[in-house]
Amino acid sequence: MTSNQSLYQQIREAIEEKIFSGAWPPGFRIPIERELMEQFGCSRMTVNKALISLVDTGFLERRKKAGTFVTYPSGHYASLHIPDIRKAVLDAGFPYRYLLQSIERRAATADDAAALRFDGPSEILDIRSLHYAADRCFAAERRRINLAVAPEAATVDFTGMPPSVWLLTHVPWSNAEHDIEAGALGRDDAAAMGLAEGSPVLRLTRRTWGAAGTITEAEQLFPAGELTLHASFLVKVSG
Amino acid sequence: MTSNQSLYQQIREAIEEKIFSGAWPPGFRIPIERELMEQFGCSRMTVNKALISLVDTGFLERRKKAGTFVTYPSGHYASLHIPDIRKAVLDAGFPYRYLLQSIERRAATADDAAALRFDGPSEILDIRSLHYAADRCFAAERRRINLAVAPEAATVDFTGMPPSVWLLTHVPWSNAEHDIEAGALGRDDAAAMGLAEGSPVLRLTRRTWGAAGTITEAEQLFPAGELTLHASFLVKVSG
DNA sequence: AAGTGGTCTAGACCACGAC
DNA sequence: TCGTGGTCTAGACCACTTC
Repeated sequence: MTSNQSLYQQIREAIEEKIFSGAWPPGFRIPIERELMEQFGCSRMTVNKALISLVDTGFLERRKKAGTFVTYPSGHYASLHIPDIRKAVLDAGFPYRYLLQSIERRAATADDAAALRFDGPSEILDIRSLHYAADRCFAAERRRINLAVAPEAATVDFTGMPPSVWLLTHVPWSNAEHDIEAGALGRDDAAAMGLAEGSPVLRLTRRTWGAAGTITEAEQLFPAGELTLHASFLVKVSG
Repeated sequence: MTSNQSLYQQIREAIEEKIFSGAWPPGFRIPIERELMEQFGCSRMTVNKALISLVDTGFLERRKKAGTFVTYPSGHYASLHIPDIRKAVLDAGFPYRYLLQSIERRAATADDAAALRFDGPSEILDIRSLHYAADRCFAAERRRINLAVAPEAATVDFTGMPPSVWLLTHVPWSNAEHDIEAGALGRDDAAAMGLAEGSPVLRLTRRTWGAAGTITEAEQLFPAGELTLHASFLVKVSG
């Protein structure tokens, strides 16, 4: 029945079954690689591939000399999907519209440096924009771009293209951090978005890093009900 | 430079450097395994291990016959830390207190079944509780437990122990889903938490699954400012 | 000291899918 | 068709860590 699966995936699932059924409870020490290799009639590397994949998804923990153990479930980490705003609007079945509010080029203030986690003098671009789903404001965005790392950004026309789109396709990056919290709309943001002051919003702050340092920091405000972030525990299985 | 890193990690980083520096831009077809194997003077499996690891984190995409390509970033996934409430309170430097508000055992209503994504008649446990940081309400929690899957829960005394703690240690589970959104406090919740109706909150809904079906669904409400979720370790997704 | 995982080799055959 | 990745073998030596 599992004939079209690779051998190491079959091994992986056999072990998963033991774990999920409770036969191998948290803390249980599972058989050593050389035993599993006999049990499944395959080479050690194949067993190893299955075990490594279970370590990657957090179900097993390995310690030299001690053995391989079923982890105590904590649910501490989950794979969070961070949607592209335009895509999220279109997926919800609304036409997407983007509006540039303001753009300013300036020497970085202390606030800017703190937001970008970037020391030393530098120029930044400060961009404020709104994203609409039909005629409803879906998100307000304030973005700082570090011109020391992405100088070409200064030459781009952001009236028709959201900065995120340009950045994704023109600046190589390697890592990002996100903070997610609830908040209340301040007066200026409320006015810009056409909502009541104090309205609840989801605030998503993202910092994106490249080899040369922080590239950009973006704060996005989503009115309550517009966006639901979704995270699932199971990450992609390798292979 | 002879580093203390494994060979495949060195290969991985060498390729990452090409990608992050922009030398190998999105869409670029990287050398085939047999070429890289000569280039790095190692066996094909070692190159393969490095490439697979880059595929897992979303930086590369592989197509048979066509080759291995640098992905175009679109949305992305991040590793989200989901804190244990008690730990979050203690980490913030406050004493933690848990208060059971109500507990009810009943036949599952249509609402319950929908929340648990569980068909068929079943009994559930409906538990409402509050979590305090010192004398401030840190979170309100409403939890449903599927007694068809976790019947032992009916016999547990939850006055002194939050249900999450008991569940984590007594019921094997394999998967969890989280929804994160902003909302406004309803009247009942506001009264229970000692806050104004309409106050902004972060709503975290979690469904936990085991082999036999959904075990529990929990909705946690955090007043704005109490909790910031943090996600990092980027995984790109091509699209 | 010895058990266990971590890594690596130098091949091999197969399957998919772009051409 | 045949280039490319996907997987697997049957060994090997090393490093770490607990015993």
